Amino acid sequence: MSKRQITLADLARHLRLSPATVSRALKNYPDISQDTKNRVNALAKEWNYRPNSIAAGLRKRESKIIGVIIPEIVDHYFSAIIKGIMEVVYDADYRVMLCQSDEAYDKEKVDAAALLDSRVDGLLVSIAHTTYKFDHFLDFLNTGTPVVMFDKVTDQVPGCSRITVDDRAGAFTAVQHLIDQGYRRIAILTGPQLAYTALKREQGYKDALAANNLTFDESLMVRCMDVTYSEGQQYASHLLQCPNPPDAFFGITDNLALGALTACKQLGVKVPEQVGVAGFSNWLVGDIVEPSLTSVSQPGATMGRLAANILLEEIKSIHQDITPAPQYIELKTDLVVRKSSSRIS
Amino acid sequence: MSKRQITLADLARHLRLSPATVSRALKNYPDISQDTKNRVNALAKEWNYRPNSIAAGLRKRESKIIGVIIPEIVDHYFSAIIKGIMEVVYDADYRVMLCQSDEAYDKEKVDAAALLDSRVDGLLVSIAHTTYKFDHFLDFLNTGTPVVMFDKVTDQVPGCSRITVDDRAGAFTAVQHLIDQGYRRIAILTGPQLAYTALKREQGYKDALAANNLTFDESLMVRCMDVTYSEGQQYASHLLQCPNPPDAFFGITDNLALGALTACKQLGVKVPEQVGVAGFSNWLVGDIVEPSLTSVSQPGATMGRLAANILLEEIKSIHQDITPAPQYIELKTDLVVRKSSSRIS
DNA sequence: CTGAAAGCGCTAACAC
DNA sequence: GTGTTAGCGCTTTCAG
Repeated sequence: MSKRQITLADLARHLRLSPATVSRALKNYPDISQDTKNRVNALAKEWNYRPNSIAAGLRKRESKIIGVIIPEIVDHYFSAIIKGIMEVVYDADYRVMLCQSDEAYDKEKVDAAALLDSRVDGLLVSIAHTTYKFDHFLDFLNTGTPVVMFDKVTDQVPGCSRITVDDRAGAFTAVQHLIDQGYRRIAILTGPQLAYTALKREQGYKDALAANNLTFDESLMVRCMDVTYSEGQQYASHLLQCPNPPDAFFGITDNLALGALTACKQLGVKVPEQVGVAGFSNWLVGDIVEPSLTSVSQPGATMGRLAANILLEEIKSIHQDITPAPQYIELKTDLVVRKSSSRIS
Repeated sequence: MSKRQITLADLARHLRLSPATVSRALKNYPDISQDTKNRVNALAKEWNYRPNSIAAGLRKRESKIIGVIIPEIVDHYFSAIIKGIMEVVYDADYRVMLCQSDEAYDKEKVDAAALLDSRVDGLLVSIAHTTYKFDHFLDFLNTGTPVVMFDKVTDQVPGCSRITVDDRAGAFTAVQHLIDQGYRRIAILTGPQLAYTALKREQGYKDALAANNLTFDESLMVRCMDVTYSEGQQYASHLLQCPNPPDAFFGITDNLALGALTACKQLGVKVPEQVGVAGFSNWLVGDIVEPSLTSVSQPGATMGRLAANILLEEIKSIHQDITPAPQYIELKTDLVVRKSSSRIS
């Protein structure tokens, strides 16, 4: 606080110019003489002048800040998304204000309000799974601030773009792959019924079975309430010791699949010879574990970049007073085949 | 843009009050009648008034924003630090503006300038390893904006607090543990010579050897230039096939240690019976891999919280016109002993 | 208890 | 080419 920053007025006074001229010179306006421009730039550099973007923001009614709300940062997928967002946003000379909802509706609401108060030019959000009301997002749209949702989205906020991953297709491909490898009694380790992504992946699993004339066996579908590694291990272990055990596991998340992998090892079941395993997420871990884990890879960085690009375009549209048409995009996943499911060479 | 947000003046006009009174009423100033407060709050709520923090920031010369520059977001340790930072900052009603340097000096410089232009109230930074000049940080201090460095720090910026992890002690403990378990020819998989943390961990390794009267064998120290899993695997594999192979590996990073683990498995070397392995970082992976990996755990979230707390205090000090004394803190690490090094039960 | 006025630092419309 | 003026929306003396 103590030492004030140099202002336009300071430069103007010293150069016996008006603040307006200095401003224009620094912005390289055409109708300023080259001579003044040089003098201004020289002094600005010498005095290490830094424009106050708060003041500019107030005046221009734009902050050059993008708000981002995400449920959890310590997560490979989400942090990859953030990275993608930052790449795009950086190139467009915007900054990112980051908030973490911790999957809590209340915090998400507070964060949204704070971002609105900061007059962010747009909002990128992946909604918390405890969120059941969406008024806090409407506040943005009502004031002409575009919102783009990614990964965890809702259709309850009209006029807002959404970008998701095709979970159903991803799961379908993984299960189809297991079937192609000759596995027939494929168990699914899934999550709580209220999780949207879990449901979509289950659907993909069922569709793949149906497409191959395999009947869906209720007993092969296990819900892991916390979707943890140890749950995966326990349930897989249990299933393997049943009278009619599965010959493959599809985990809707890599930790569930890794748990299944460990269960197999502990019971002396050979993977992939006797039992196949596939997961979803493609963590870095999948490559390191032995046998390496087949997994559906989600394009985190791509999703982040895409969401950011759409948002920036919408911001541009709104500047030109045209209401952008919301875009709904579903990204394709990639199946990364590794050893845990490669029975046929 | 289109629809303007409600302003103080709007409320004032409608209530036939002055903006000043409305401002005070909303801030719950003591010398405003309860009646006006009620009327103001009611209308503010009804009209969904949101204070413009840009305007407030300009007036009060504080943004309530903390700038954070980090080399890489997609990293378990760094994202844990960010999470810790956000927790603290959130409670103090500050926001976080996040930048990623990608370990590049130029980007770090640009980011720093942008944050300065945004008039952040303080800066938290972990410096890129390519950074060799530090003027961009002095700019903050010169204008009375405190800077706290964490994890990757430098002593080239006087007056700025630093918070690091005691890498030397962490490495020492890990290697001492290996020695206690009866391993004697301990190899170290380390990083490039210019990496500060690598050097400190090497020092811990050497000190532990010396403390136990073991001679340092140059041939057991391998530099992995990119510090990757596959480098760890290759070099470990190579060492194991030498005439006088090591009986333990200390990886200065978990991927190096995991690489060594894989190399052992591939060569049919039993871990921990024949060879012990320990790493540094304590990724989530360490628990999942088989055998699970002994590792030095760095307190990411704690570091983030601490750094944020120190910064907030420094901001407070500066508001009261007192120059805060820089703090230099070294956090202790924890050795998480798992199977890969547990030869003695 | 409330209002008037000034100003944070910058930009844009309108002069000259 | 450059200066003048008028704000952006808020806070904070200083009056009354």
